[in-house]
Amino acid sequence: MDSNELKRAGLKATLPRMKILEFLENSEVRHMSAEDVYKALLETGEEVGLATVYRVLTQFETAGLVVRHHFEGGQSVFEMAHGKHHDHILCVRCGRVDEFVDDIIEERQEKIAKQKGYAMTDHSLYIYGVCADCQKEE
Amino acid sequence: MDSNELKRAGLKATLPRMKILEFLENSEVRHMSAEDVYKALLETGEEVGLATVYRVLTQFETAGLVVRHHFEGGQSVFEMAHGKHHDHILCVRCGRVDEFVDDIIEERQEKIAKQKGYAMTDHSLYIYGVCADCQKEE
DNA sequence: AACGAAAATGAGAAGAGTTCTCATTCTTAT
DNA sequence: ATAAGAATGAGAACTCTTCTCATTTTCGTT
Repeated sequence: MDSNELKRAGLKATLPRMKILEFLENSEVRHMSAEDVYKALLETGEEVGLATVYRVLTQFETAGLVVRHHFEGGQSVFEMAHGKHHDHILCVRCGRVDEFVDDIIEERQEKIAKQKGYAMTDHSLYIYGVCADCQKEE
Repeated sequence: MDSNELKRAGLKATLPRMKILEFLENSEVRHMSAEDVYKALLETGEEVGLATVYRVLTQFETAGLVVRHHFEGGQSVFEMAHGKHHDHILCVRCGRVDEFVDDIIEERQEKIAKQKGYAMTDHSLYIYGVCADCQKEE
């Protein structure tokens, strides 16, 4: 039952929100666009409006349940906020996404922000490249 | 005369391209959206279509004359590719943008890509925070 | 269990940013 | 100067996302 998780996040336990949360939690794929979520729910016979998916994902983001990423290519991508912060490395050929954490980079960022007089609130780091599999193929 | 610069980049020296390049080179502001460039040119009495601005900026990017950034908030931002690579730190209040380079971070990224089996092609790092001025104001 | 106020939803319209289409204009090699 | 090919401009079209508002759902109170 996901209703507790939603209530803990300060959100009413509505049907669409439960379906979306459940889907995000059980999905194999970690990174999904709003459209992906919408289509996947339709396919399992669930009735949810696209506007609701967008709304709910934004609420989940605000509540800290999911994290929104802006990968290249315009659309936002969401992932469950399981565990701690991490950055991403993505394959420009096949779209594969891997995650990593590097404490040295994290530290340096803090230091740079301080140096420039900024109170750091957030950061986004994406490394782009060709993954091992795609390198073999050519 | 910018026509040589364009030809060197493999582009015909057309009027719109020269105007846009000249504007980018002489502008005080380093980071501009396509819309910004379009409006600024209109204000100086230049006749250029918005579609052309988008097209030309993309060509300039391909040619390596400008770099495109995807700051948060949807639209692409362009800057002249003068000098070498650098990353950005931006103020979430006033939109101010500062630049920095950190060799340690650069190195670590290479290392991480290698570790994950990727041939790194590119990366983007944005630090978000509140700048010194905006911190004072509150 | 039913009620009602308040909040959430769904469908489609609307908005922002960007790309496409195609008739017209400009560039450049001859 | 000319002609072939490329580039332009205007607006249509497209993608992603948010907004609007009538209808439905939720949940604390009976």
